[in-house]
Amino acid sequence: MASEAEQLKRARDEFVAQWGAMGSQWGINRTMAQIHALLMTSPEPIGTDEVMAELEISRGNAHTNLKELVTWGLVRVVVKKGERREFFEAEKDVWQIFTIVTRERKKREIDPALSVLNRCAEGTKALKSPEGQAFHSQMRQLEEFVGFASKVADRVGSMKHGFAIQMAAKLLG
Amino acid sequence: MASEAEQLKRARDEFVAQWGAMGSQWGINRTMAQIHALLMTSPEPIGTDEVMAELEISRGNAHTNLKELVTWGLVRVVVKKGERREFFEAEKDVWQIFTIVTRERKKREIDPALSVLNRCAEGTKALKSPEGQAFHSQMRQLEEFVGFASKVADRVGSMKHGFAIQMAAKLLG
DNA sequence: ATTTGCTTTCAGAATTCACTGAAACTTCCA
DNA sequence: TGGAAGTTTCAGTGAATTCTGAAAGCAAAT
Repeated sequence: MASEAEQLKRARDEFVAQWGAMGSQWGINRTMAQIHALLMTSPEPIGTDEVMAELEISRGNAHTNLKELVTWGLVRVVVKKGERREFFEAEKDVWQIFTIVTRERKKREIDPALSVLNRCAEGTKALKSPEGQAFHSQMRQLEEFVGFASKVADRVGSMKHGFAIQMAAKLLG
Repeated sequence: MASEAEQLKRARDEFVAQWGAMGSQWGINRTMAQIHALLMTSPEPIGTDEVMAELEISRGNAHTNLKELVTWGLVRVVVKKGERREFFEAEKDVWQIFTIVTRERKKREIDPALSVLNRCAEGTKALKSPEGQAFHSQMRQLEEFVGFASKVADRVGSMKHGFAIQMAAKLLG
């Protein structure tokens, strides 16, 4: 029978691999998601070389994606005393992860859409033809809806964990 | 000064182009998003050849993406009497579009994640070591949260427009 | 000032993903 | 049954993205 350590390693490897594959489905690149998975399940901060070894990727790749994760706020840089190199540690709180991803996705997906819709609606508001008015109205409807989504995302993203749970419970009750 | 028809055409072209670019940001391919934008702003159903001409794409490409949109449920096939070829018409109701996209994204993004997390959690529940238990607990937390998200998506996706508006109003109030 | 240990950048290679165009297929009509 | 009109498929091509590896940069230690 497999030792505990083996079982754990196997589960963790699967998690890393699958979380990476999932990253692709979301708009996130595979390596970035894998590194995130690796860090989320690491008992302690790890360095670039460990990441390289574990995922069998190049230094450049590891570096770029670690820094991108730091930019997102999903990962923090840790300096150990007596050590010259940098270590990395992931945010592990699920609600934190969620709010960060929500913020980031809103920025990339919702905000640009809103600005396009606004421009298209404004540019056609004076049209007189039936087709022109239909187009304008369609743009306004989309704009209104996406604006709504934007506000909801802001609101949810700034909620405290407990409050969100309450809210969701009410929604699902 | 530009005629109304020109203004409309320009606005529509911009919408199609930008909605397409946005599609990339979301996990949707550019052409598919462009066709969707084209159909959403078309006063009447259009055929494959018009799509090809308007977007300057090949027949194969137009065909594949039109059919994919039909599979999603964002576009319907329309047959005109006396016409042999198929025409296509987009769902224009914003709330409908939203629920369809929500359902589809849940299927592609949330459900697979849930199954991975479940597998990883189950496979480690008997571990005794501190690292094993930490891993298990992390998987459980993620699983619980994503399960929650899954239920919320279901619930929201099956709401009637009016009810959702009410709910959102309360959330934003 | 030089070395050492690590970080950062980036041009080109590799990989992945989307698109084309043409052939095969299906359906309707004469 | 033949053929005209339209649909579907897919091998090959092309574009976009991601990754590598090596060189350059930087700062602490000697």
